[in-house]
Amino acid sequence: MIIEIDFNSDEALYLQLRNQIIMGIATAQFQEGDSLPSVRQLADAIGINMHTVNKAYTVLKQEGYVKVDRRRGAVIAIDIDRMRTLEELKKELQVILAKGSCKNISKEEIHALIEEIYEDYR
Amino acid sequence: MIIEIDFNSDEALYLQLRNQIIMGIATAQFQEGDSLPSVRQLADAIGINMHTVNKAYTVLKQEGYVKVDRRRGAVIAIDIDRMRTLEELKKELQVILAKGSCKNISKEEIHALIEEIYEDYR
DNA sequence: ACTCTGTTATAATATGGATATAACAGGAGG
DNA sequence: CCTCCTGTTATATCCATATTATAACAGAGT
Repeated sequence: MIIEIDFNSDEALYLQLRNQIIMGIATAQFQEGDSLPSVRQLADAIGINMHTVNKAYTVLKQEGYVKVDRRRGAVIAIDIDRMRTLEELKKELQVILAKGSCKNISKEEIHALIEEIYEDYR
Repeated sequence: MIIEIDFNSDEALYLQLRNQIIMGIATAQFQEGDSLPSVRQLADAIGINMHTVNKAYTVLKQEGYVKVDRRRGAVIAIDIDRMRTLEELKKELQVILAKGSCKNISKEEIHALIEEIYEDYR
C-alpha cells in the first residue's frame, strides 16, 4: 500500500499514518490477519523516525485495529466495539455537519458525499 | 448560549470553543449579525484566559464564520465558500467513515445518524 | 551466531497551547 | 475632555506533545 506523508501538514505525522492505515483497511488494501511493515522498515521507507511509526501502531492497537505479535509485528485484527464507535462517530459528525450547515451544504449533499465515499469502502 | 468546556479533554480549549460556537450557529442559537461576547467577558465566564478566547475568534474569522468590528466585537457573518467547504468535508468524512467501515458500521447507519443530527440543525 | 522483530529507556530539540501582564488605538457615553 | 470598553499586539513564562536520536534488551526464525 502506498502511504503518503505531507510534511507541510499541521497534522501530526503519527496521526497521518494512523488515518491512512485505517483508510487502507477500509479499502481492503489491508485484510484481517495481514502484517503491517515493521516499524523500522516503514520508518525507513517514509523517511521518518522509528518511534513515530511505533506511536502510530500503538494508537492503532489501543483503538482496536491491530494486535501486536512479537514475531509478526503489527497484525490487522479488528476489535469491534460498536457502541463506543457509534458514540465517537456521532460526536465527530456533529461538528462536521455543523460546519456544513453553516455554509449552506444541504443534508442531501451530505448523503451524496457519503455514498460517494462509501463506494471505495467495503 | 451555554458553552461547556471540558478541561479533561485532550482537545485544545480554543478548538472546543470554536466547535461549540459553530454548532451554536448551526442550531440557530447565534444568528447572522449577532455579536459574540467580548473576549474578556467570555474568558471570565468560562474561567480561561483572554488570549485563548481571542485565538478561537481569530480562527472563526479565518474560517469565515465571523467578522470582527472594533466596536461590536466578533459578529456572526458567514462567508460561504462552497467549494472549499465541500473539499474539507470530504477529507474529514473519508477518515470518519473509514473508521466506521472497519468497525462494521453500515452505510445505512451513517445515513440514519446524519438524519438524527440534522434534526437540530437548520 | 546472526538477524529480525517489538519494547523500553533516556535525552535533546522544536513546536504549540495556555497563562500572565502590559500597553496601544479607536469608538461610546458621561 | 476624560473614562470605560472594545479588539489588537507584544513579550515572557510554563508545560505538554511531537519528533528525532542512540542505545540496549528479550524473544523468535534461520
